[in-house]
Amino acid sequence: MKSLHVAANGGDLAEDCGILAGDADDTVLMDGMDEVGREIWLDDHGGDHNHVHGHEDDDLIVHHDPSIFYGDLPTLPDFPCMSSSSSSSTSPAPVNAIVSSASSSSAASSSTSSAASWAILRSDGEDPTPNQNQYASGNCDDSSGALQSTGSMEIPLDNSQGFGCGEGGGDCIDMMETFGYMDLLDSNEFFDTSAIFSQDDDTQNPNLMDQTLERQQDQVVVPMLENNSGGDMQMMNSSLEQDDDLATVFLEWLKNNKETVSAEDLRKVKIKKATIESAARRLGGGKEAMKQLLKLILEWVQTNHLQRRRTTTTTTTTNNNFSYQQSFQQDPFQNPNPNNNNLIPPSDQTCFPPSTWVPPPPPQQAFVSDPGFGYMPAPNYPQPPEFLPLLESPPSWPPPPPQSGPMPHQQFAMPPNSQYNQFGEPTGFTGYNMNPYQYPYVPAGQVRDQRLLRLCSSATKEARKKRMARQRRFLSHHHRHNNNNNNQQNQTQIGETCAAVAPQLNTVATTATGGTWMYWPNVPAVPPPQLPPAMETQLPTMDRAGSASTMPRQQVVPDRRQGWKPEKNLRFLLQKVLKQSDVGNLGRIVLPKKEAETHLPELEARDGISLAMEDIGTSRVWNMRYRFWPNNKSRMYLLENTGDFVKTNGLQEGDFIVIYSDVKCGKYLIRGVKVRQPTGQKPEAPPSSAAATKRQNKSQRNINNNSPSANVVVASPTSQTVK
DNA sequence: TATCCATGCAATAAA
DNA sequence: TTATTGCATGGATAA
Repeated sequence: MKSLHVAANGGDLAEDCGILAGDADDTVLMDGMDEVGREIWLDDHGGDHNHVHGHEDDDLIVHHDPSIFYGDLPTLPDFPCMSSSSSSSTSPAPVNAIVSSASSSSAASSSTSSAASWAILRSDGEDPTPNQNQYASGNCDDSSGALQSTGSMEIPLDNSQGFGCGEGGGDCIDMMETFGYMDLLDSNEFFDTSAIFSQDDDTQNPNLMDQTLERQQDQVVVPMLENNSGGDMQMMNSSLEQDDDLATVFLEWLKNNKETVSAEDLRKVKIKKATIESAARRLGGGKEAMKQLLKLILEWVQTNHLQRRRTTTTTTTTNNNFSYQQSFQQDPFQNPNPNNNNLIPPSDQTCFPPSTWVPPPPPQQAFVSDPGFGYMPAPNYPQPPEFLPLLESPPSWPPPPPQSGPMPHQQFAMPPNSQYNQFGEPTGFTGYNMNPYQYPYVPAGQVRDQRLLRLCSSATKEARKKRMARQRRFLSHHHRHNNNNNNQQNQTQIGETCAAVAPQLNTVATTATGGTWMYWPNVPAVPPPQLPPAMETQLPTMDRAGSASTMPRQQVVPDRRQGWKPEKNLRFLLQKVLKQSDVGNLGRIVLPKKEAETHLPELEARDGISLAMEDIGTSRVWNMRYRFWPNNKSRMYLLENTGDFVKTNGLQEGDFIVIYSDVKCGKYLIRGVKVRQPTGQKPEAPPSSAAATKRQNKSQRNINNNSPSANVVVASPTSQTVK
């Protein structure tokens, strides 16, 4: 079963950037991180927590199956929007991945503007449609997309239904994946049913709906295509409105489904113009393509959403609180080992195993107080409709009360490009208790409802304004930056497009490279050949500060043709060459500002958020804190509670850490990488003096900046060294 | 000139 | 007294 995930992520991104990812036969980045991530954190099953890997799944996670590191390098698929704006190949700029509330108007915003974007380089370069919301089935288990919680619209798709996927589902799945990127954004009203359903209440009344439909039929114009979003999010009504066929198709469908469809349903179905255009192109273009696309959309809505809605309605009728209940079941970060508050034992089961899902138990209360968490939102949430407008910028947690648990967190963040990636955001990870019998799984719609409880539309709009402002700044910066990178001019345009329209999202994912690591102080325009598996997609370079302002060549590693599953993807977020102060006893690592702001959750409070970082090398999960310090007019971002991690990995100055997010499951992963000399020389001893440190730093900066110096071969903590 | 960030160091907390 | 936290400074670099 495949899971169709209709992205509902960050609104402006989805609004502004096309989401179709990849050609139909290309692998697309399955970025259902938000939902999946939520599943992770909700994942309980006996107290284990946020280990995010598919349970008993053949989904290989890099560090669980080192063999994949040495397997054949999968063909890197094309990606629609992978250009790096800024970048030269040596400095792909991060696309903003503002995952938390955008309400922060602090210096981060200005800083964000400086964030160079990076994106995957689209090979064909044909489709300018930015591929920002590569939301798709973030299933941890392909076989059970039904369990994919989706903050947006991730609806399990059975290949046998809906789209008539044949065996293997190849093209069909691709198609679904394509559609899986359709955003359902409240601001992006492809299906604006307001013209049909004059008022919401009407939608609950079939008779009224009939009347409305009849009126609409007379009007011919396809109301769902009414454009009310304005700006660059204008829908395709210009073309579609002229198409009686489309109108007919839609109205026919509407009539056939008027018993079940509501305005509320349709209102949630929103697809961006770019998405539609891209999809239409992929369907061959022209009217027929549009028609086909429309049918597909409607079919999808009918086959999945409506069915799901009925199911959910039934469920929520008896238990309209269970989502909260489930959400608060267990703190995945609660450390069962009181002796090590920072270490989170990994779990074999990182994703909610679909096979174990059962209807949640009836609610006992609106929320569960988590002894470890200390506080829980106690919203009086309404019975959630199935699809609610999605908020692209989840709010941050309110200030938590004194934390009693071993792993307190004011905010818990999900990896970027997951619009629901903050645990502090009411998408599901709102707290946990330790009741192993309560299911953490939260149906997508209800999860979203939780989110909505905390966010009013005004807040959404406000957040959008801020994001748009950031985007503009970002674009401006990006523009300047790109001008300095001639060797990627052919990618710049796409990159700018992507960055401009959707700086919040990562557009790319890299494969996990759990086995071997290679540090490229300076990535040449053409990556050196003979890279170990998975390394082609991870060629991070260091900027002057040793951070990964230059992101690795972002590619969508998973390739179905190679037997790779997109769920295995890890998205490179940033890396940081450790300085003395990073590996000292302070237990904190200064993170590169640009990448932090781009790829890590946006921080509203200086206290930051807790981030569970799974050590790729050891599979241990460390509870770190991501925070910032005000610094002049800017911020300095830090990762705290890193002392044990550094010690465990034996990291020294000059080594570096790499932070990934699991595209599939939405967790963060960290890897400490010890730098080794390419020729097997002994590792250079850390500077014994401040002067030496400065010299080294300076040298390193020089290397990072300009010198196409020899690649530094590094070994993973597992002592795997690659030349 | 602006920005980033490494790190010094003062303030505070904990042992 | 030691450890931790958090701010401020200033060098390096980019714009």
